[in-house]
Amino acid sequence: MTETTLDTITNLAKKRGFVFQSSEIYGGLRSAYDYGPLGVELLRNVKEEWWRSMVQERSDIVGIDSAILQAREVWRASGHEEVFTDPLVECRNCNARHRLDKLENPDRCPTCGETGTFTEPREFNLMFRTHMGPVESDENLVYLRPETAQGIFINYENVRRTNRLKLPFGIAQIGKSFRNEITPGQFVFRTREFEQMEMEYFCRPEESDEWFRYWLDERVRWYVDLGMSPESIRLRHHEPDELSHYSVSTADIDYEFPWGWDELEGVANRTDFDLRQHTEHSGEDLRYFDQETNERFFPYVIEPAAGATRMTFAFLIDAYTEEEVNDETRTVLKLHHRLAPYKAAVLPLSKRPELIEPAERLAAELRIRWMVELDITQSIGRRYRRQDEIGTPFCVTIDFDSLEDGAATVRDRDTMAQDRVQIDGIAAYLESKLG
RNA sequence: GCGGGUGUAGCUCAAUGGUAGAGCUCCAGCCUUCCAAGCUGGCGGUGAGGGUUCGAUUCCCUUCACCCGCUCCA
Repeated sequence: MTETTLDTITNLAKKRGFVFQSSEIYGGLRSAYDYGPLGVELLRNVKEEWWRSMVQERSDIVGIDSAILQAREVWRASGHEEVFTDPLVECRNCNARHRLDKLENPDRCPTCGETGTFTEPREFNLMFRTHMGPVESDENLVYLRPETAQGIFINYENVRRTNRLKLPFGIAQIGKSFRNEITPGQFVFRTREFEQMEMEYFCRPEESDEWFRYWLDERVRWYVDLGMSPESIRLRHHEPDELSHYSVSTADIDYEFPWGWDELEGVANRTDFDLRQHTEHSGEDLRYFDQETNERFFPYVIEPAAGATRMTFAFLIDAYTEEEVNDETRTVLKLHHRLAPYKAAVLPLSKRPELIEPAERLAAELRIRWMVELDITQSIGRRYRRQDEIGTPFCVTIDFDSLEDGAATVRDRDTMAQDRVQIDGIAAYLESKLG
């Protein structure tokens, strides 16, 4: 197992076109990143796999896509407007930062013990604000959503009714969220604009503990199924004093990043907090009616909430390997086939037209089904290494023999083993390997 | 936001108060070429703005970004 540093990954990401600094030609914008041609494929594949396992393959979960801008009342009801605004003071002596409302003595720094060293309290509002309509006034203040979950809760009744859903059932969503994090950093790990994949699973209150455990297991299994090394994943149950305002139990799925263990995904039992709050604030009765027992009650909610961008980063780190081959270091992204940006590369052995022409034809055929790259520059060995570095599982090489026997060489990224396959049958061959 | 550190080509690193160099990468060409071969040529840079100076990449100021801490979270 190679020691993978943050620098190694960020360099590869930049060099190969996975991730770029936002607004780079203007000196960069802090905490914002753009996904390049390879990064967007990886990110899309991660989201695709999440959606497949959460929505497509399940009869009890449906998806939605709600607006980023929502009524301000939503955030009053959810508690975010209150909880996401903290008065903070800083100690001039030791540079520690504290929440004023959590200090026992508002004049004494608990970190260094000095008194009278605090700056004036400043409001830290974690929600992005903007205005709906061209005139800026307090009446039309809106927030960019700090989580996608509320878009699900406010549509709970719409979705349940129109899809005739019975408990237990879930609603899933993938989308951008925005938080004015005090300290963004660690590359794309913590950014102020980020993409979430959240699923709210509604169930009977008495079954919520069971579903909580179910979803924890299910989510850990998902990472492992997609090739993430199990020894780099751990579960961490929150202590009662670190629980969010809406949760009775929360566990983090942590990944061992280059800087240490850090959160990949949180699974929380949000209880009936949100449905109750929205019932109270909107006047809409969001209780569930059970026809068999004639009961009306608020379902509990189990929420697996993952960061798509963060998780993509973890898959990238986990896939990164270096191997010694012929006194050279071979860099390979051993991404799961389903996550790899390109599934195959077609490589004519030389630039001669008689090889390029059939290579182009084959690439065109394969592109109907997969992301496929055609690379005609430089030596074959160099091109293999280039594809290894971006995680392409298969390289198909057309050589001079191909003109005689109608076959090509298919080379495996992980084993470097080669198979001679009829060009007509390459699509079927890849189909069987890639699934 | 505060404290500390860092910014020279895509990458790694030189140099200088007086025309910014090299290796690798990349691109083009040659070589019938299966695991980063070779030869020839080419593109390309002092993060940004201002000041001092005859002249600034170098000295000064401001700013932007990145890294480490404080803190928050997917």
